[in-house]
Amino acid sequence: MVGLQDVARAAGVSPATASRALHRPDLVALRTRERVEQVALELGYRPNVLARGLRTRGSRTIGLIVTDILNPFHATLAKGVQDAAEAQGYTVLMFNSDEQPGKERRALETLHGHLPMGLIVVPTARTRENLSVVSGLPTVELDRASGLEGAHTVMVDNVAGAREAVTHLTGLGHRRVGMIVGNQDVSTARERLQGYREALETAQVPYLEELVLPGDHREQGGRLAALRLLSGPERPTALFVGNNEMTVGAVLAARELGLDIPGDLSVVGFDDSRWAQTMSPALSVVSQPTYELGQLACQHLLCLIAGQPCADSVRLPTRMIYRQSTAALNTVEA
Amino acid sequence: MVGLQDVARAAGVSPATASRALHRPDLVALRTRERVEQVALELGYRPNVLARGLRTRGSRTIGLIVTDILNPFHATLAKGVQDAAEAQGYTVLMFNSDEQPGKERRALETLHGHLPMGLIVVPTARTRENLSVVSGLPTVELDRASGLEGAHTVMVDNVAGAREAVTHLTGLGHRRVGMIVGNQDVSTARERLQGYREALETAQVPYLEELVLPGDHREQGGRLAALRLLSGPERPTALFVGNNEMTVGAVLAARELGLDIPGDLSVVGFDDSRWAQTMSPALSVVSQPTYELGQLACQHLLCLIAGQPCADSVRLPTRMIYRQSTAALNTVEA
DNA sequence: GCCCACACTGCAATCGTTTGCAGGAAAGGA
DNA sequence: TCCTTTCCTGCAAACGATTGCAGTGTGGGC
Repeated sequence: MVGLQDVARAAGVSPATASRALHRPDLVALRTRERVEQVALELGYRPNVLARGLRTRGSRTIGLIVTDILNPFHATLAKGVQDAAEAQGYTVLMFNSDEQPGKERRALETLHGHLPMGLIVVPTARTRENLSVVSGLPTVELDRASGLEGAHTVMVDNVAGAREAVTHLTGLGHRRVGMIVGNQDVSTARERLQGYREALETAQVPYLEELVLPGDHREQGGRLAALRLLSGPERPTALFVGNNEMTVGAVLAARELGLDIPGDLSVVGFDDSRWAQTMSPALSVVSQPTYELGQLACQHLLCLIAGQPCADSVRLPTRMIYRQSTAALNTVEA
Repeated sequence: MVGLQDVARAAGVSPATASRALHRPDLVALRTRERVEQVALELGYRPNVLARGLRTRGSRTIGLIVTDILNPFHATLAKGVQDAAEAQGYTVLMFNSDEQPGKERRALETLHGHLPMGLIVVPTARTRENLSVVSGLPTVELDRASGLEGAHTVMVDNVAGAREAVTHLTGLGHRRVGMIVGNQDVSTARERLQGYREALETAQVPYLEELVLPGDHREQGGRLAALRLLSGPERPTALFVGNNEMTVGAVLAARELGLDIPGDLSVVGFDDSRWAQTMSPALSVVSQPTYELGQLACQHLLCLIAGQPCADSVRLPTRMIYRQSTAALNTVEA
């Protein structure tokens, strides 16, 4: 490992001057600086971030905790964060919580030892408590809100997105619109449910509790909920599903039951994806600006780290994409 | 930040003893050790990895560079690596090369400054040269081989996988079997092409160069190649596609051209995925033990780091999954 | 009673960088 | 010529943990 010492020796200056030459150019004579830069380049000098971080208590590192990297939505968020961080010379330490508060806490503890300068987290049900592990650290909550007072959040407008989806369904004449909703401990699930209710109210369709079933954000949960919902005596003619993974399960459940989409059942999912586009019929969805969400969260965090004033919370709009999984009710009854 | 100093003071011992109490238990009296452990727990002490890494030149950190985190295949690899690393108390620094040698090099340079104890890399076309940035670092190549002499690799048996897929097609009577193949700079593409040729030879079908078109590993590349291949005068009746992203493109191209799968065209892809299962017809694929691949690479690396003897290269078998995207040739000609 | 061995503990150096402080040289003004 | 200012550079002390070495105290053997 070639250190600053080596560079300094080779350039005939002290380590102090070498250090300054490389990142405080104004404090050192032009000729000296050029010499040091030249030598550093030739020797392939790379600063030891551990030593630097130790000294400056600033590691140019940020933490990122997502709940499921296998979910393309989260992978896209992660890429947005990473690209934005890299553009500013920051390194990202990424962890997976798998929706488990325990894993989230361990990730925070590990992260804490690395002295990161900030944190971006997709909260789980217990994030509010867990965040005490890194108290004082600039933090941005991504996609969901933990409910922590005064937290900075970057999210989409879930209420409006859900409202648009359900309004689309009621607009097609559907009156029995089911919903598979996520764990009410997470804010997105609550908000999407609220959008659903608002849309029904606007369309003057009564809200029926038996049409709303909880899932666990995973494919299996969506499938089981859909099976139950669609096997009942008076099954819904349309279905709104609260996240992408559960939508897969719901579609598979419909196929298992021999229901034709959109003939027997109209389906709208939340969040677009590869399979939503390639399956047939192609799925109508509420799409999210996922990559931008990640980017924005990172920019927001860096701004926070720099101590600049930033808005507390950012909401990005969703966009409804109409494909072939929804149809008017009367053609169905025909 | 509560440091070792604080723990030591609170326990009434020197920092040296506190340090030893926590990770060299045999060197310190039982009573003292218990007291220190107790205090450390109460104060929520977390060692500063920067300081420790600086002193011991061992950071309990490993690097991971994948070529495209948005590709679920790579996301799954990453999760396998992370889970295995976490189980051993290691932290993973993950980077994306986006298949670009330049980004790969920058990632390696950044990584180098973090003094990682090892590296797992999915090689790009220039990895052989780039690895000089971290020369001496224990390294495992994942999914592909860079061609570096004596490198440790963890891969699947691409030749056998491709052979099985193409044999399946020739077994169904197909004689004009096209292939969309990846960049020949990467080993998987070369091996899969070889498997294709071997299967044709076994089936006594002549190898025709015009039926093999290169793609760029991405959806667009696959689509363009497929469009060209399928618009020719004597189009193939079956298609084998070299990776998952290009397969999406190929399927979309077939749809654009109004070709029925498997009626007009049988398709087999390499690597299974969510959309391959949900699209209709469901896609026949060569599936890979992706998660295990990542896990194994990490275990292999840790074993390398520990200085234990390990096999140079590991090959995991693939498994052919028969779904509905392939059909016998004669039913087509009917 | 003396000495040795052993078990613990603390001192202080070390890892590679950054940075406050002070010293020295050059330049400019009187 | 001398003094002041400005500019540049080096010394040395951090950051927080680990570890070789030396020192202390205890107990046991003879």
